[in-house]
Amino acid sequence: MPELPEVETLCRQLHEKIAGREILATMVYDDKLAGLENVRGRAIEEVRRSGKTIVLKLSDSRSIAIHLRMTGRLLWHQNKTKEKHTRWRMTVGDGNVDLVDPRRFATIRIGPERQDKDGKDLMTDFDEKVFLKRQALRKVSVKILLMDPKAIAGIGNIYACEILHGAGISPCRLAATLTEREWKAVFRQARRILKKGIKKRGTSISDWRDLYGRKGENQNELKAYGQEGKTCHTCGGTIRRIKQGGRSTFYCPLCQK
DNA sequence: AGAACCGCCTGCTTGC
DNA sequence: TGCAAGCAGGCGGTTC
Repeated sequence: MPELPEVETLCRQLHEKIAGREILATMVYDDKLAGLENVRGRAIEEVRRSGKTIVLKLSDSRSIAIHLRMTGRLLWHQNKTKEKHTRWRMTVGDGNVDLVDPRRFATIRIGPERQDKDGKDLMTDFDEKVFLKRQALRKVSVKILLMDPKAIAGIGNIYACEILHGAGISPCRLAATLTEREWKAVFRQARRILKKGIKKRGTSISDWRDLYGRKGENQNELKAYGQEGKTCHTCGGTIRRIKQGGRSTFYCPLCQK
């Protein structure tokens, strides 16, 4: 599923492909998106990422905000044929940007730029001091906190597991029990792992594909997520799977304290 | 107020 | 083989 590195990959590709160009047409193919305005004639001035949201800034000072949720993809299609589960199409230049989403969770919002109450992004405008003061003392597990978009933007289940494994911290620890030193380790690992994820163009376990339908390579780098029963690279222990907040968490009980 | 839980969705996997 | 149940999970909304 698209998290920060995947969305960043898409934004870079979209920037190259459509920034500065005019939207020639838009089409809605899903009742859930009915009523979505046609923004034909506007130019795309800028492609930006905000957490996991793709923001296309338009020439009329509004924007298109696309969130892919679980199974959404944005695909560049040169031809007119539309593949199964296409929900929305935006024609730009000699091709289309198609939103393809089997499970229909993805959302598109067109309007004035919304004042975002979401958490800051570790790769851009994150403020460690503010986080330590306002979020780090909460009485939820550190894993749940890492995945809370109000606390930090862009981290989902896969990268949360990888970050905590990298930092050697148990996902079951309550956020408030981590020392400042441990939080610093979490921030450092998060930046390292997200950066690597971007470099590898995302994690393609099942659904993720880039703008051109290609898989990423970060799935080969995973040390925890999806590794149940395998040997821990760090300590030789065995990776376990548990449930937290209804989702799978993968971790090494031996070296994640 | 903050933590926990629910519902949205459909393709894939599992069990009988 | 076929069918039903179970599972996957981001996040806004609701409940406790």
